[in-house]
Amino acid sequence: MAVDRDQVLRGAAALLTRKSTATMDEVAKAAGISRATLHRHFAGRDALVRALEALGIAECETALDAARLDEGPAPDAARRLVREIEPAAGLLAFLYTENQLFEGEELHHGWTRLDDRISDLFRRGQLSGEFRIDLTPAWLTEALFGLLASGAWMVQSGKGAPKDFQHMIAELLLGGALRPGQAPHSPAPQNPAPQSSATQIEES
Amino acid sequence: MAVDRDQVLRGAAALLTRKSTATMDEVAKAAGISRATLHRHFAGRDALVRALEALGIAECETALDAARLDEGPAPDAARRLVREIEPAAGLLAFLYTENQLFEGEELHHGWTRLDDRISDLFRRGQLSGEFRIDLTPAWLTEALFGLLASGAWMVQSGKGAPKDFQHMIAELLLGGALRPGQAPHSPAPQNPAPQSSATQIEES
DNA sequence: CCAGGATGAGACATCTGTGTCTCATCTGGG
DNA sequence: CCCAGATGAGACACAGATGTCTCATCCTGG
Repeated sequence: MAVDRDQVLRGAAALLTRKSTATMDEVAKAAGISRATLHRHFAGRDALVRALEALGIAECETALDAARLDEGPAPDAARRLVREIEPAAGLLAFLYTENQLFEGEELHHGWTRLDDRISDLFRRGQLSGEFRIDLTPAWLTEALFGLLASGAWMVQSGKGAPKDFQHMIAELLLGGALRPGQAPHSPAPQNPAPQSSATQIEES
Repeated sequence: MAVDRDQVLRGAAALLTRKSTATMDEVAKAAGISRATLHRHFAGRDALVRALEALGIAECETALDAARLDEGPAPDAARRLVREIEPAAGLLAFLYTENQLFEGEELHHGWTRLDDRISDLFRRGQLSGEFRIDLTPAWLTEALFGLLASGAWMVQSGKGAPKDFQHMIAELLLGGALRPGQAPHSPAPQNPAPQSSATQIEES
C-alpha cells in the first residue's frame, strides 16, 4: 500500500514545526509509519529536512503565484501574499530557523528564488511610491519571514488567535505600530516623494 | 585564576548565537577553556543554556532600564529600547528560537517579566493614542523579538550592515513598509488621529 | 618556599540517535 | 488462490556527545 510520501511529509512537518529537534522515531510515529519505512523513503534525517525544504519552497511558490504579486497596488499584493502563505507559515518557521544552522553550506537555491520574487514586490512598491525607500527590499523580505515565524509560534503557543494571523502580520509589516497620521520622530530622510498612485500627505 | 564565569558565558553566547547546535567541546574552545573546566562550571548543556538564559534576561532588563520605557513619547521609548537591546540581539535570537523547543516545560519566569514590561510600553502608547489599537501589545512584543532575531541573523549573514540594525528594526516596527501618508487599504477602523508627539489621551 | 586550589589533557563508560538488516506479516493484483 | 511488494517490529553496530574521573601541571596566596 505504498505509503503516501506527501502524507508522510506533512505529518513530519506538523511535528517538526512544533519540535524542531524531534527524533526520526518521533517523526515516524507522527507520520503514522514505522521508523524502518521512514528510512526507506528518506535516506536520513538530512534527506528528510531537504524534502521538507522542497515542500516548503513548493508551497511558497504556489502561494506567490496565487498572490499575483505583480498585479495591482503593492500593499494589496503583500496582503494577498500573507493570506496565501499562511498555511505554510508553520513549516516556514521551522525551515527559517533551521537554515540558521547551515553555516557554510550553500542554501537551497530555491530560497534565493523566493527571496528574489518577494524582494521584487517590495522593490516594485518602492518604485511606485507606495513603500518607503529607507528600508531595503532584502530587509523587508527578511522581516516578513521573521514575522511569519513569530506569528506562527504565537498561534501555536495559544498566545494569539489563528483568525488574527493575517491581520497581525500584514498590518504590522505594512503599517507598523504607529497610528496612521502619527508623524515619525527620528525619521530617516524620505524623498519628497516621486509620488504615484495614491494620495500622500507628506510628513513632518 | 578561577575562570571568569561571565567571560565564559559571553564566549559561549558568541558561538551558540551563530551555531545553536555547537558541541560542549566547541563551546569550551570558543570560551578558551577545557571541556573539563566548562563542566566544572556548568553541570551540563542544559545548565549552560539556563545560564545563558539568565544572562540574556539580565541584559534585557538592563536594556529596558536604560531605555526608560515609561518616559516620554512611546515611539521614542521604543526606539531607545531597540538601541539599548541591540548588543543582546544575537543572544536573544538564540534564546528566542531555543525557547520554541521547551514544549511543556515552564519557561523562565523572567521572560514573562520582560514580556510584561515591553507589553506595557506598547499598551501605554495605545492609551496615549500614539500606537494603533488593532494590534495587541502581546503581538507587538512578539513581533519585536522576531524582528530582532531577523535583524541579528541578517547582520550575521552579511546580508545587512550592522549600522542599519537599529533603523531597520525600529522603523519597520513603528512605521511599517508603507510610505507615510499612504492610506491603508484594508485597514482596521482607526481614529482620525489627532496630531503628533505630545500627550493625547482620547481614543474612541 | 610551600601547600591548596584550579586548570588542561585525556581516558572511559554511557547514552542517544542513526543507519542497516532480517524476518514475519499483511495486502493487493494477477 | 497465490505471489510479489511493501510494511512493522526489532536486533545490531556505529558514531557523536555527554558526564565523570584521574593525574600532571600551574598559579597564587600565605
